Amino acid sequence: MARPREFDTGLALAQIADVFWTQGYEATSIGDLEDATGLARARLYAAYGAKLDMLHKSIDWYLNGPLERIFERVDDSGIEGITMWFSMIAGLRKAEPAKATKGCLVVNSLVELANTETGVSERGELYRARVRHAFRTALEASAARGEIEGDIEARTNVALMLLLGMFVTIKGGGSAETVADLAESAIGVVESWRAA
Amino acid sequence: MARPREFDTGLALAQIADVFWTQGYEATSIGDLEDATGLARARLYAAYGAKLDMLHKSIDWYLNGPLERIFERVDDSGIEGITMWFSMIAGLRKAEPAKATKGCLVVNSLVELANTETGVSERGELYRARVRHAFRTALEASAARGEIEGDIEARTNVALMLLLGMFVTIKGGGSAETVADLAESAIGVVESWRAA
DNA sequence: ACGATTGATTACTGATCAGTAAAGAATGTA
DNA sequence: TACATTCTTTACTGATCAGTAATCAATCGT
Repeated sequence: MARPREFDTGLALAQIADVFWTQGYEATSIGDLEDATGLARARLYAAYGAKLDMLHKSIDWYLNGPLERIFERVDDSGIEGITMWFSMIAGLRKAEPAKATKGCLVVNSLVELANTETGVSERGELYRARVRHAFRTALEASAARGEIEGDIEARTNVALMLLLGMFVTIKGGGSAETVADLAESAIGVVESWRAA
Repeated sequence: MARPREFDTGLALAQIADVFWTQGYEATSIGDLEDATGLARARLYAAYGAKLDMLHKSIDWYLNGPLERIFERVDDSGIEGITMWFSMIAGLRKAEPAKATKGCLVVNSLVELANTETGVSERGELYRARVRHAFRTALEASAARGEIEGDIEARTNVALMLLLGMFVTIKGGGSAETVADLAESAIGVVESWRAA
């Protein structure tokens, strides 16, 4: 150990992730990352490795940080945790009309790179498994309370597809109204699972 | 009118679209398009314009060609047209394990470019409207036959999200089994709309 | 047959890309 | 204080990128 690093690698990684999240991987140049972090390229390479490593670390940061906090809220709930997430997504889109159009970093990266970069597709497997775990846990909690009946595995799948559909619509240019409509319809599906 | 063009611009466009569909926009170089079509770059530029124009024309070809044929099948049906599409998607994924991982060209392009390229996001609006029209028409046909009851608009939204979720999972590296599970669950949702 | 027009072919831009070499600066340890 | 180690800074590489200029070839109208 010698000269200490003069910047916060966690903060810089969050800034890097935000650029990939907004622009996508291929459309992002190292120069963009220099601008976003204020760090010269050689510092970025020294701290994070090659550009693809930067994306991997961005996804890991995003999965274990912002997303994990949501996963845990869904884990510890019933189906209201699922609807909470859906309405939160639509709420964010509406609250920041020009800014909250990034969708989900993992979904975006998967669509762009999963069929060429195994490091990305592996993280996609983790993502799907974690989302499904959260939804399944929430559904099981509601089932245990007698709030819902029926095939939990199938509903886990459905909730996943609804979520992905919303994310894609947001990143794909859907208006706040469009997203709000989708969220409302998605919530309607989840609510319909309540036993009569 | 003078010297006639020596290649089939429709065929070449289909080949170009396939490259964008598989690799994405930014990851595709003009050299890749030369390889796929067998045409020198100057010919491509003369026939289709800039790279972004090539993508626009690819999307238009895809929307008005392959996709439109599916849309029409869904239009002219009831809810079985919706389930047919879902099962067809899963079937293709299973039949060509290594190849049918392209998902949907429009969805892929939207996720990659909608927030920077208005030409792409405009086509996304068209796409969403056309998909919704097909689903709505199918649902209305089933409602008219008394097969289903309930909110058609909400179910149109749900079918759209299910479709997008499947496409994203396919392009995002989901296995044939994963996709088959999702399709089965999605079909279950649509079937559940049948009046008891 | 001839001129005008358009397509085909080749070779070539300048710009930007990801990544790095090398030298100076700051710290911990002895 | 001196050395080893790590970080910072600057400048630079070769490769690849999208797009084009210019020349040649072929066809149509006359």
